[in-house]
Amino acid sequence: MIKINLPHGNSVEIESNENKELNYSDREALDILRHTTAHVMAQAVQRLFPNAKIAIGPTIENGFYYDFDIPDHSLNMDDLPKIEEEMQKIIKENQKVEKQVIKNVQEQLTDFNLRGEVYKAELLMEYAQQNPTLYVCSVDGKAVWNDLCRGPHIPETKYIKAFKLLNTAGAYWRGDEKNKMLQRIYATAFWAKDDLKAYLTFLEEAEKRDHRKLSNQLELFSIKDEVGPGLVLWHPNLAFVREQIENYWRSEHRKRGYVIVNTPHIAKKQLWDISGHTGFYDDNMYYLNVEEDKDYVLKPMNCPFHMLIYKSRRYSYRNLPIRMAELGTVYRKERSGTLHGLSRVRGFTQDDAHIFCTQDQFVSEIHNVIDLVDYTMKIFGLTYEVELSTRPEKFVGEIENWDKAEAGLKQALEQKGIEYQINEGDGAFYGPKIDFKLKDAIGRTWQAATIQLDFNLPSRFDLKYTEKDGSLQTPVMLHRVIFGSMERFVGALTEHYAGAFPLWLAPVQAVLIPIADRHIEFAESVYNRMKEAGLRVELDDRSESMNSKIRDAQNSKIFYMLVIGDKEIEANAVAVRTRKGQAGVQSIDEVISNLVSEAKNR
RNA sequence: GCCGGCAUAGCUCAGCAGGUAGAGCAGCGGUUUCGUAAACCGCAGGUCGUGGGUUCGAAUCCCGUUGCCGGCUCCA
Repeated sequence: MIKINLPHGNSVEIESNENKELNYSDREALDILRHTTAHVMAQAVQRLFPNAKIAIGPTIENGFYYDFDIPDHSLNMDDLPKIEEEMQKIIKENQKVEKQVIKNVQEQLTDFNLRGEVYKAELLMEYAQQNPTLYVCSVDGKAVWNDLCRGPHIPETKYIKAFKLLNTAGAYWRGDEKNKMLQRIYATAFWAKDDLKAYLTFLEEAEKRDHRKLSNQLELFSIKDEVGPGLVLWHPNLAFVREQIENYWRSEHRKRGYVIVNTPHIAKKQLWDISGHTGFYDDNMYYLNVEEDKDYVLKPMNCPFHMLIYKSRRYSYRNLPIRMAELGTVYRKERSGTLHGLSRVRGFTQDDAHIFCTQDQFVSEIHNVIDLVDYTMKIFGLTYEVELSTRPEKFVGEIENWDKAEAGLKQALEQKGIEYQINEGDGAFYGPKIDFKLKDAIGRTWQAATIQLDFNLPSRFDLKYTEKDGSLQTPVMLHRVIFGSMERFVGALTEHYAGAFPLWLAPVQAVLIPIADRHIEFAESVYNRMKEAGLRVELDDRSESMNSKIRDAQNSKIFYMLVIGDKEIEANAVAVRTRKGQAGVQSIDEVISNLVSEAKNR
């Protein structure tokens, strides 16, 4: 029995093998409610669309979904209120939800098939040996609906008090694009109405932080039809933010023993034959027909170039590791439906590096990279999730090397005390990898940093170094990025800061606001002094009211507003206002020295 | 690429039982000189994404196409 303590001192008991008590705000308690709500939703959909077949309906982080195959109808937003209404009816009927062990699988299969529930039948066949259970909804003791399900479920539908259908989407059966596309409804449910309301408010607020929305307001970037999808125009403000980040990146890499290189944007197809990209990456590459039988390719990766730089001289074990970095702009023909603001584009700059080292060095090199990732994310106040992907079925290289590499990656993560999730078999064919994922405003995750071992390219390019004993050995190679791409990272940062960049990144650090025209002259002198001090300051000398200037500055999320009127001139000072409100009067000298020292802090 | 939705001025949006476009903000020209989130008046801005079709007549209806949005798949 699971006991869930509900709002207002009530409680509900859930049939289960486990014995425990949960609070209504616990994830596990929410999952039970949401799962039952998913069943109610599925039943409602089948009432409204009798030809609908049900597939799967799991709970997810902030809600649940259910997939349907509806041959004679396409679900759209207008259907959602109707389905919600039907769900309310079901809740009013206060259906009992009861577990029923499937004693005769064959009989149940026949029943599913008879009703055309082919997806449930397929699932039942797989679970046949695992004591599958059915959850039956009934009214007045009469069964009205059932679903193959592991449970647990709430005992009666009356407990469903706060739910909302959010959107519709297409989704492949079993997540495989070779399968039929089903229709999915995303929804959420909470035990308490206030919790639902709070969640919906959160979603609204999160939408305002969307970097694509903020871009209009703050003039950050644009993507124009005339240029092409997924190709970013960086406007001055965001270009400035990027410049600051790149400056950090360069100095940090130099500190950490990297060399920085530059390589071309295009190369002969032949280069990509050597790297092997033409074989498996063809669909993503842009080909340029420069001359007949001499095709050039717009680079989708920087690695081959770095291989060749490595190869241009001989190295001994004493020279390794070589850490070769580049802010390299690559172009990949991403599928049209996957593009997304700055987060998923077709032309982007990777903060790429390739580390060439010996077998004995790669664990400590991985360690170093993890360190750099963690150090960097902390500067920006970003939190991340880590995933380790291991050897896939199709792979190159020796199994011992894979095992050693995977163990090395794990060891490095564990030594740093970083929590991670293992994605078994999800590594690249050329090596295992660690991915660092950032969340956007509404909780979608985007891969940023990644560390990948490569057992393929060094031998394809025939890279060598001389060992102590004079023998020629192939170095181990690591691909790694810290930001991932400048586009995606800056997009994530914009959402993280909600557009209000910290002082060291802010394109404009302060705006001077003279109240009336007679204050402009003094404001100009302050402006000049601040400029000389290296501050990024603007003078708003428009013929507008002070309130209007403040409003504009607030909306532009400018860090400091410095108001100048009669009193300030008298005192040789400015009235400081931050984004949060008024912050007292400071003398000119004070303001300048404060801002200068504050701007140094990252 | 796939499923669904959307596309009207620089931005946000109204107009859509078919009768050749409208507001606010931004911009420009004036007036105003102001104490912590919008001073006032005026002017100018759109062949309604694009190509076809239906119709006497299309922003509005139909089809194609491009782009965007939400997902799926794939990925930095």
